[in-house]
Amino acid sequence: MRNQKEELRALQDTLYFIGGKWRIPVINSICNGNRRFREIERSIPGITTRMLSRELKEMEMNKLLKRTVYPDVPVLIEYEPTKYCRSFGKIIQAMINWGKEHREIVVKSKHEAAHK
Amino acid sequence: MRNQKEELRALQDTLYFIGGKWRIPVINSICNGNRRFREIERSIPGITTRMLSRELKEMEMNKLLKRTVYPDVPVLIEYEPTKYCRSFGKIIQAMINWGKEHREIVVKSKHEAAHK
DNA sequence: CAGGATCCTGTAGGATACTG
DNA sequence: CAGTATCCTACAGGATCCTG
Repeated sequence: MRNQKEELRALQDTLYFIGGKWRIPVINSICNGNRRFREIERSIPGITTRMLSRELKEMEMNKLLKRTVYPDVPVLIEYEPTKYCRSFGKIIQAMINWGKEHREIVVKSKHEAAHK
Repeated sequence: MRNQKEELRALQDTLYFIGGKWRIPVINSICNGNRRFREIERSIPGITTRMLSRELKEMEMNKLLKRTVYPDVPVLIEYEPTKYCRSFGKIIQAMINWGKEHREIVVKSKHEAAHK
């Protein structure tokens, strides 16, 4: 029970980093090799261009992504994950595994919540 | 690149489970041994009684917690984590570690966001 | 102590249409 | 293809006060 406070802060920083609904799916998609805007978009059913656009911009600002423009015609744009971005991969993998293992119970509670 | 879809679903289930701002800090607190309402509340600076109350109720419904009433006077109430709850502990620990390792950069981006 | 009841607000995020 | 621009609203979550 040492340094509870520091651990809580670290935890809340990570939660802040995770942010909204899409940050993690986007990181996951890009770490899975998707590079172009529409490609990423298609890999995440439900996301809108608006949300993806916002997310990518923010992630670039925060050095999670490198954006490269190849000015051929038609112009081609690529997003690449930085090391910092990839550093979150382990946690995402852990989340995926947890989600698989607890699928039934999570989905059940989701369903109940939906029907109030 | 196998079963991308299934992994994404598992990931989104986990994100759904994490839910709002407080679920993870509350799990963390209880897994750290806090048992009583005010005790948990005090261990999470910033949380309000309203949010904690809501969170605990929901977590009990979802079988993450067991709530026990000891009807002495004054009444005493205890929350205990279930196995299901504890199963998330590994991920929380991973989040704590990640947060510690990337503290500066996360906090920096937080600060920049605050000043628009 | 262990919460419940009210009131209020910002903003995350959806829908839709448009541009170079 | 790679995004911007608007418009809109539900609901997460804060503040405050109250009760058994």
